[in-house]
Amino acid sequence: MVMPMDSGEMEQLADLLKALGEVNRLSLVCTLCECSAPQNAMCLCACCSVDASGVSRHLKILTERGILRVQKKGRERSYSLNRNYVASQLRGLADKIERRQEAS
Amino acid sequence: MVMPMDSGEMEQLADLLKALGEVNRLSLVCTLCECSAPQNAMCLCACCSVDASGVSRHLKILTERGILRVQKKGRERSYSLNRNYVASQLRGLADKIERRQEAS
DNA sequence: GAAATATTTGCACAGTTGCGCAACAATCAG
DNA sequence: CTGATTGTTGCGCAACTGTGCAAATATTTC
Repeated sequence: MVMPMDSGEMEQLADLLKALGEVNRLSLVCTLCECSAPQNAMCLCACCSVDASGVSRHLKILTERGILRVQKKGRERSYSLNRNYVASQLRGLADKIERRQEAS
Repeated sequence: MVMPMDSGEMEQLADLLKALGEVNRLSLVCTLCECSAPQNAMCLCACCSVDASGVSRHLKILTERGILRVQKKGRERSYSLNRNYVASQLRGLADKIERRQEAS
């Protein structure tokens, strides 16, 4: 059965979706999708039409929401996608949405 | 194989996620999840902390994004969730995200 | 230490968003 | 027609968002 959502969960899920709902951030995520190795910010700049400071801010938001993981390596930071978490959140919502209310 | 996304698709998906990424709109969607019959706007007002005009605007956005369907019946409008579309979009992204880049 | 590289932060600005209120439009019930 | 019900729209407003630029920080290299 699909669990009902309390307002805290709802807000958290909304925050996740909002973080993904911006083109440049979504581009960053999709770029990281296709990378098996973590990427640094400079390298990620290429995929979206924003300067380095903008990318830095987007990456920060994605990290705060648990979408990305960072690993500090010298003067670089390597970002990688938190695949399981993001995918499970999206699937959870998809399940909830698709499952029609069956007569109890 | 998961298809790469062109920038048009990316923007469209971002719009969908952005529409879902607002607490009151997500509440509306989740409320409609649990309804087997379409609901009118007045009835949907109950689930989120916004007045009727706000709900109307949120419903409009959700409808424009293809998340909801409307059916006009007399002076009421019945909203229902476009379950297949929304679920498939979310699953599509989840699949793309979860599938690690395998050595080709 | 000085210069180079990678990233973050403060600032200002334009644009967008969500909101309530009040007015409006459309439909129904008497 | 009158009045109630349902929903939308215009307006103004405060808050938030994404952005570039320039300056700051951190780390490496020479």
